Amino acid sequence: MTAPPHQAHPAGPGRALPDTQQGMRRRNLARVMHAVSAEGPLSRAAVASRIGLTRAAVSTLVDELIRSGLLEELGPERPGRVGRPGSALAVSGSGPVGIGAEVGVDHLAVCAVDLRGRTRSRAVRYGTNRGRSPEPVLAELTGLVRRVVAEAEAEGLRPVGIAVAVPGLVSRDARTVVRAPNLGWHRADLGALLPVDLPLAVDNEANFGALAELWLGDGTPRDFLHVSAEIGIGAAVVVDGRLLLGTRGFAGELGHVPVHPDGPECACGGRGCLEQYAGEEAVLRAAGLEPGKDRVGLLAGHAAEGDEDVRRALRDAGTALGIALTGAVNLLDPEAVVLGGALAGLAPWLLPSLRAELARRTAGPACPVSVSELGPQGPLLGAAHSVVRAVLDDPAGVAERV
Amino acid sequence: MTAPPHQAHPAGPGRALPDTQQGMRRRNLARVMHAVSAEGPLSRAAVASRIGLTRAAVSTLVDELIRSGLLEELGPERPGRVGRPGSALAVSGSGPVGIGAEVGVDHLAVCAVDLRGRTRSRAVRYGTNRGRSPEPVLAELTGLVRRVVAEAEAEGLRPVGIAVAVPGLVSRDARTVVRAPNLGWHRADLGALLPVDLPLAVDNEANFGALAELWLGDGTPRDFLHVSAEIGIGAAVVVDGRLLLGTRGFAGELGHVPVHPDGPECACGGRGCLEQYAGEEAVLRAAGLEPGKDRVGLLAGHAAEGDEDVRRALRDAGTALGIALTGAVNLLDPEAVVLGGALAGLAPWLLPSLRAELARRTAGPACPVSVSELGPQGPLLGAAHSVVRAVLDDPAGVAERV
DNA sequence: CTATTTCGTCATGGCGGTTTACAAATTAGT
DNA sequence: ACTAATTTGTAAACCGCCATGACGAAATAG
Repeated sequence: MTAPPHQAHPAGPGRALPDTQQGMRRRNLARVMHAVSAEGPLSRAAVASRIGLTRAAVSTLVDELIRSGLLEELGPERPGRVGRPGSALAVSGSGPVGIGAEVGVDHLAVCAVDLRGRTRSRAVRYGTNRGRSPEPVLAELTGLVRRVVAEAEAEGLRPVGIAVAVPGLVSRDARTVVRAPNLGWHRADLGALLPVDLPLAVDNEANFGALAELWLGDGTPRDFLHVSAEIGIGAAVVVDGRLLLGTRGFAGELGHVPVHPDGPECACGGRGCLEQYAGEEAVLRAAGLEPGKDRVGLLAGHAAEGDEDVRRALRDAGTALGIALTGAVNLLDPEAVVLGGALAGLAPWLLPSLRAELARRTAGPACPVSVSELGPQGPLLGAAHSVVRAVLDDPAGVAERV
Repeated sequence: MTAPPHQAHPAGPGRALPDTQQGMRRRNLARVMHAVSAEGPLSRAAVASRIGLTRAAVSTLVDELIRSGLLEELGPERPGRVGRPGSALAVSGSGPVGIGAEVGVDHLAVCAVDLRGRTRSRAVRYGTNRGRSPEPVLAELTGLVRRVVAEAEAEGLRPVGIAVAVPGLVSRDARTVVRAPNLGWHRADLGALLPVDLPLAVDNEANFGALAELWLGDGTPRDFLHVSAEIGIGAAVVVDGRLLLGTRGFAGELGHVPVHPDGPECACGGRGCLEQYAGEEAVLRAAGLEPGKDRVGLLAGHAAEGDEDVRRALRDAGTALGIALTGAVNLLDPEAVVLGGALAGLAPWLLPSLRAELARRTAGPACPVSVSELGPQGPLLGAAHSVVRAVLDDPAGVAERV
């Protein structure tokens, strides 16, 4: 038996909650959590002024959150100003944790992240999953999850949900993988194959990577385009701090944006898609390398050593990315473009031509392109944090499913 | 003196309102208005079950809305089922009206729309505005607005806001036109030049056209891409019923998406932008026609008469649009693409090649492409309705500014 | 050592939706 | 036709939630 699924990407604090006094209370609990979580230790009075409620109201909210184990009282603040010092409140580091899991092409990983955003436990298993069927892979993953959950519980932490990042398309119910080309999977119901008694959410690793960037990235704006390259080339569009999913959940397929409409044929039926120029296979071929095990590492290695063929291949890929991104930037007017996932490691050789192409085709200042600091860790962290965010977004919801 | 601007595209019912009991009341008033507006005449009990409040609560909300003149009691419903029949409630047809105004390249138009969505008064003036400076044009527009407002007031209606659609880029404050190439305008402050004592909002006509499609279109989904062609080729992205604006408000610049990256140079600095293939000028040139007055009418006329050169030019434009839209559809996964504005009139000759290109480049079922029924009326109606929606979204806000 | 400032809490009150009860208006059944 | 059942709208009592105002506590300023 698995618990009911929770929303992978809830629409912010209390969007769909009923507009009754209880709903109001729930939203205000969420506001307190967000304020404390975002702005470090805060006194009740500070929270009150931040969120626009009175000190009295905040007091009762905080009491409730402390009783639920979501907030902690750190003790009196060091008094710098006149007046009675406040009592510092912090998000609990010993309460609920979110479990993040990742099915990579070459590894499995699981971690537990507490409300403060710290990773408290992790487990990794290396080894390719390409071509293996879902059952044994997920059985292994289940083992890792059990280990991490046990470790967390041993520390007194309480796992409240699990989110799984997979390199493929996920159906809207957020439980089943529809297609994962790099694994060779076709319809795998994680709800059934991952027998863990926790609310489960599943999503594309590109999406979780983008969310990690949003939540953890230093200076990442609320409107940006996140480009990664695990399955082909996936982009994730974040608008006003929310992930754009698309009607069928397929948004962000940058890999099949036409770059040279009369170019080589693509598996999608089109011609000259970005993937034909900047996809893993294409770049390896252009660089004259054999597709081996660690494909990205291979490219980065040769490029770093000064292999001119590889560098040219990456330059050309950057140009193609620049063309595709010009279209995307024109359409969406994001505040930034962030290169994440595998692309982050190749950024030094991709960026110059990419930026040049983007600048050349843009009237006025071009959209800034930056590189994710999270790199390949993004998806796993994003998954774990999505559970944590769900708690911050609706603290009452967690407290009630004890 | 003009009144303070109101938000052109508020983020739905009660997004930013404070989460206090008064805010709750306001949001619930909005919910009642939305329910009645969307689902025709409804009894109090029906509203209650729709929005999840009790009949008693809805009663008091309805009382307040009736007192404010926003709702009307139509009398007892025809009893079909067992039980006491309810008293039908409808949105008031004699209360507030929204004023929509449009500065077109070849005309000015103003209309008043009541809460039921019916146009109650209108005024149009034909004649080109290309090259005229903002002052005389807006003076004329002001005259039209005054006439429509006077007519509405004579009928006992009360104008509560005005929204202006302009063929150009608008700054985020929603009052000033930054650039309108087809008019030759450069920084025009409508707040100052349109001295009407009503809350004012200004936006791109492509955006208002898309909103009209969203609100008035028959069967238009909440996630779609609206393509029009007034200034170059503007697209508007609607996600979950909300317009995507972009960081600087420049989202939707489909015209400069690269189609053939090595194609002819474009004013934007790039090469082979969509505008070079499907823009007004480009199509006229390809068709061997002189840019005259009614450019779109000219094209449509020749195409209807069977002019093979014109038809080929439009076919090619459709293909280019198809390529650009393939990218957009891949990125956004919308439920539909809607051709509006001038493109609607040319649709018969654009659509076949456009659809073919889109289908060819899409794995699986292609995104459906439809044609707006509103056509050139879209922007004006969208503007007026945006004011009406603002009332539905926050009825208390209107009632208070008597 | 006193005045001032700020914090957290308590008691009171108002506001808003729920609950419960009831009259009114209709249909279904005999 | 008359009663039972059902549904609607409203009124009264109630409860939950936040605001208001007052107070003690704990710091700084003079």
